Amino acid sequence: MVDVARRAGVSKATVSRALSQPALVDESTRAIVQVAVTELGYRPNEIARGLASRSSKTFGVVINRFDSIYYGALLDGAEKAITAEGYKMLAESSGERAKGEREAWASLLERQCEAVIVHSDNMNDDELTELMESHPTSVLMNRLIPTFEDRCISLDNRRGGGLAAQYLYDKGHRNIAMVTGPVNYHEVIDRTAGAREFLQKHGLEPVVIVSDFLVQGGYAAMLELLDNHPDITGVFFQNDEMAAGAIEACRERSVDVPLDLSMIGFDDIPIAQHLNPKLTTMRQPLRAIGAAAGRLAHALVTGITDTSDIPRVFEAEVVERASVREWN
Amino acid sequence: MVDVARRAGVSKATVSRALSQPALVDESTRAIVQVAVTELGYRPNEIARGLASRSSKTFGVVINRFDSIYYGALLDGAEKAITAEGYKMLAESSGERAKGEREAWASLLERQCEAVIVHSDNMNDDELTELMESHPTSVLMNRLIPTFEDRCISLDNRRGGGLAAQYLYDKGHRNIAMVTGPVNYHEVIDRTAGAREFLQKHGLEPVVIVSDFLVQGGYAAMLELLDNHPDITGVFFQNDEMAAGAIEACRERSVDVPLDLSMIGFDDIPIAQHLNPKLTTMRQPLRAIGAAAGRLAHALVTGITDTSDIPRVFEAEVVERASVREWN
DNA sequence: AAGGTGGATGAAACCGCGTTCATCAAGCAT
DNA sequence: ATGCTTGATGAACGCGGTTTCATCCACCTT
Repeated sequence: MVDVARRAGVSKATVSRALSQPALVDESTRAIVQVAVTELGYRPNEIARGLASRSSKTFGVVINRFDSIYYGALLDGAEKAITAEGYKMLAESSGERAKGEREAWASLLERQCEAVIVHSDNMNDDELTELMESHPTSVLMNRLIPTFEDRCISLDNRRGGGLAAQYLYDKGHRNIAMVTGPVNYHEVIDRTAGAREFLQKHGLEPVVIVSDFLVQGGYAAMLELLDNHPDITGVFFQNDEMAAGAIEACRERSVDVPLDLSMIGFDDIPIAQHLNPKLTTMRQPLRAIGAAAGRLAHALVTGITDTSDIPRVFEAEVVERASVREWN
Repeated sequence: MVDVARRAGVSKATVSRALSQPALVDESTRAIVQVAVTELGYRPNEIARGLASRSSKTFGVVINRFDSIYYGALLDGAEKAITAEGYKMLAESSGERAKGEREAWASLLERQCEAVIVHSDNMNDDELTELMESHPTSVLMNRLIPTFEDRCISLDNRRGGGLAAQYLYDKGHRNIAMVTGPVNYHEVIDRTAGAREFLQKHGLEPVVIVSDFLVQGGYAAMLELLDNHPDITGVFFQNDEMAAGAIEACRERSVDVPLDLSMIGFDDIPIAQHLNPKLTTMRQPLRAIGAAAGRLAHALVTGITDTSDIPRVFEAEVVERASVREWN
């Protein structure tokens, strides 16, 4: 910068202003500075700039891992919203461990992110509450903590579970099973509760098999259902991976889906539409969720108080494909 | 930091040393500083630290987009390698446009990344050459530019194309077609050349259909093959998406895969193993590629000259599943 | 006892920039 | 011609740290 100043025959201050507040500098000198800048190939040090102006114009995002279409979509939505506000996004992965989540969060703060958007599966409510308290611009992306309701973007998993169950019910199924993920996941708790609530309201009690969100787990769960609950006609898998495994199990047992058995998944991962049969499932608006988190963070940072236009709770919706049939 | 110093009754220099170069500070005072740090909940400003020490300990990565398992895996590999060296990773997406690639690259440099790993599809060789020249620690992640061979991590697409063709050939297929992606992609050029070269060496000339790397495109290409080239027994799709579309086309035309027609894909995306039939395809070692890029960047930054242990060119390998059958 | 040595520490300079404040020249009204 | 306002500019300070350099104090040699 000193070089540019010397070359342009002005002071550093003028160079600085010419670059960041052009209005404050005379048009002619601004042009001279511009020439010097391009001639020297000068690029301002964004770090130093942030230090001096005490604003990094950066938001952080912590996710479980990069290696998943789920987080990819979330990041995509968040990045677009964040850059639209003139900010930059810094993403860090936690490796799906509470320790990793804490460290990533801290790291992003140390890098002077003005806000950090956290997708936490592994910290408990208490710890999360404490961190949210001490970082007033942080946003939670996949959970709803009652104390900080307005700083949480979440999917209504309870409702989603209910809708999945209702879909099977509306198609005429009365013997319904549900294959869940690990029970310590809040998504699992909510989806299970929602589905069960709906069914009980209609006098039904679902068969519940606890599984692991993995293809293999879905495969095993399906075999168990086939063996021990032959009367089941419709199954709600709490994610698509397990449904994919179940379809394989059915094929091996010559059980036709959806002729002999109907199934609905959850997530609508890209695989879903390529399975045979194409999987009917619940779609999460991941991009919109990420974008909402980004916009909310921006509102918190800039002190905008009216955030009523930013949705906090999103709904999953049924994507009708070919794995559920009308049952009479 | 001044507060910590005051509280501990030392100078800020000592606090700084206690935190970043503990060996230089007496054990007893170090303890006192530690107490003050925790009592005040002090967190060093990583940005200022980087400014002062003129080392950000950060590498940048530019990818097309977050929203894809392909880049997710790449990022995953890169992040692990980078953090293993004690560095941080900053990822930015280019939106698959040359302009976006340039901007992301510049942005990461302005943020003082000591090296940046670039996955560029959209800049031409000349521009890339120029940028590589002016940023001696940059690494190219999916391309091979002859001038900077040792700073490029790439997949041998030519070889991969050859291997795919060979696989079909070895299984006894002699009437082989190939469905390519957009011809301006260097991957397409190389895979096509490799396959054609192998086949010509064995006296065969493949039917080539230019498509678009999309499911729909694969579907259309398959119909065209079925209509106009009924003698074809084996098809090499240059990515899995197109193969997925082709499988649908075959199902609609009651063409059994692999009984009536064999096909091999490329990439081994997660969908591949869930298609029916499970898709035989070529797998890219994406995580390893990302990791190699990260390690290479580290070597360049730290001035390690012997980088012979970092592979530059990776090979795709056949993943045998169920979409190719022996042909007699 | 004098001189040398090494480890701890503090003062101050510095990293690359933004920003305040003072300065100065030009333009305007009086 | 004088005084005042306004816009453009430069000097200096500060952001939150690191690092050089000088200082001081044991401790060890001879």
